[in-house]
Amino acid sequence: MSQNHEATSLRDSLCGSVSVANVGRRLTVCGWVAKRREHGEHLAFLDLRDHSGILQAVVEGSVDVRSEYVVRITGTVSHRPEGTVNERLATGEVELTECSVEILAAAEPPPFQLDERIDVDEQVRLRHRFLDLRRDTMQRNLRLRAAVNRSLRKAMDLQGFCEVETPLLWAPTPEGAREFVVPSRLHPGEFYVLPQSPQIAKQLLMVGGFDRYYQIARCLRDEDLRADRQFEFTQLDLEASFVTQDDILGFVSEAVLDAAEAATGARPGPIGSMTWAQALDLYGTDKPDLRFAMVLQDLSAVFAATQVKAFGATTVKALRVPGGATFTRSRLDQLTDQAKSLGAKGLAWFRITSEGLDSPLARFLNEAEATAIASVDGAEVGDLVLIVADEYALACKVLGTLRVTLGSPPVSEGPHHYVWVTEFPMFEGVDEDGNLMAAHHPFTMPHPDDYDLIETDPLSVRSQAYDLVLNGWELGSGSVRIHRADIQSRIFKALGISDEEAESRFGFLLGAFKFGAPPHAGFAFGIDRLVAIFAGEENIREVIAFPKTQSGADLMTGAPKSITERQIRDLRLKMAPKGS
RNA sequence: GGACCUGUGGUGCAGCUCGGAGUGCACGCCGCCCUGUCAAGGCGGAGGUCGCGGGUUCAAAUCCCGUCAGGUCCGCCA
Repeated sequence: MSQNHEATSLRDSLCGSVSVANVGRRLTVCGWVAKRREHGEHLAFLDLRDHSGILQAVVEGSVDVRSEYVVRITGTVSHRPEGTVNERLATGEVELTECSVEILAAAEPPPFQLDERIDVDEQVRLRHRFLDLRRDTMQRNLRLRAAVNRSLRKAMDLQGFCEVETPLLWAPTPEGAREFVVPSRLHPGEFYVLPQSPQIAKQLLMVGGFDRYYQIARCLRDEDLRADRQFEFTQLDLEASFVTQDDILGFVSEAVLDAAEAATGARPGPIGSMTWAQALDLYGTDKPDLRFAMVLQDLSAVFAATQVKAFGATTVKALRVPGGATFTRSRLDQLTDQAKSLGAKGLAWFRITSEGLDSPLARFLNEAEATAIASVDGAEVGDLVLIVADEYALACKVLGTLRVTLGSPPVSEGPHHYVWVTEFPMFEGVDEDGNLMAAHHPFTMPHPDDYDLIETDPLSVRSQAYDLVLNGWELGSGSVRIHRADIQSRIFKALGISDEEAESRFGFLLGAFKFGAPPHAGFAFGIDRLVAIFAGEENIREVIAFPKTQSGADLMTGAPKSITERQIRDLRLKMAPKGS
């Protein structure tokens, strides 16, 4: 029994830490009644639960407590009688005897059982999250999260970073994610926004001379929710001056690997890297899951002059599915539907059999084409080869998604496979006004070899932006920032942002840069996602104490809710009629 | 904005294809019995707007339409 921080004025020890070492001692524990087993009016067993575990108390005579009553029990730690040891309980060798039971709070029966025997509907759990939190899984997940936070802070401190808090009430800088808006009472008609990230604040900290900043920061984005996305999420945010990209990768690797060690007990090896172009080409995504092989193969050259109409496209990409030849027609139809929903015109499939290719398209292939398909990614008899012919990016995306659908192990399984993805493109696509869009953000430094292409061939300009990927989840991203006014103005120009617009949107940042901006770079990664993977959870809600549903509702508090007339008046707000 | 899945006593399920009385299982809850249980056991009992609304039908948990809630995904997430 470790003492000190367990003991309080009301208790001496935690339930889970009582052991044979304490036999003979009289001590007091507090907790919830997990289970009561009565044997008439002479004997009852109470399982007392706190976050550390369960301890059995033996009560002579009957006792008027029910499940989830909060009680304080004083008793003598005793060996259990021979033959009554419970091997499945950590404290199963001992029990409390000669107990006196004090009821601290009565409790109604809980709306769902708090033992872990059945999966309770998430709607029910969220409505009574405070009870769900009492359960072992949530206790484990949130305490794991605390351990990760602790190790991240320690790693950043040891690397000389200074923790600085930045405002939650920030200025609107419309761009990128939709912002949550907060009306100002003192300035009617004007608004704050909640930060999508502390991006601009941390760059100002660099100008301010905090050359190594970090923060465990809450970020808020008013975008649709997903299994790995909540309105509000937490990032380890950092920025450093007088550094290169490699310095940042080093800082972050150190922190993440420390956290991994704290969470899993084993420190992963060094984190490898690949370029964005390689990731897209081989895995069809910028967040490759490297836990399994299955790389995409480009057959464009083979099909350059093909007679097969379906393959008349700039890019022909193939994916080998080991053992996939047994897929039923309906399974193949399912995959085709998935490909179409991702934008593909269709999905070609080829079963590799001992008699050759089995496919509706097989008879249209010439020999070179058939040979190429039959040998995709080292294919063997019994495999399936899927082919998408389309524009390059789409073909990659479709097959990359199918690759994950067909090959990805559950989150709770497999090794943890980290990878840096570097050299992201500077720009991607154009907006409705025909202007280029920044792939990362407009303060990202282009790759030094590509400066000359900014005006001539912007879409091929690489940036000094990088992502950290774990098991196919994007943990976070960062970049070297632009600190030179000349480069910044060329980028703004390429993005179609006028001097006036730049001034009105980011004026305070650009203004600050005039007073001596150090070269700087940074990163931010999602702690929710990192902890979810450590915890083996498919969903970040499982590592968040009070999460929102997919529609953004909090089932416990009922948020979002209407506010009072008084509040509306104070804020000088006016509601538009419903449906307008 | 769109696609798909789910919704049945407090909880988890079955019933739905092929319409026929709210039928069943497990847990929990309430009462009684029980002196070594630990998924305690035995006996008895209570508990239902089959998410909601409409339609078809002699008859709807079941079929059809709509809607709400939850989930997964697409769009969205600089």
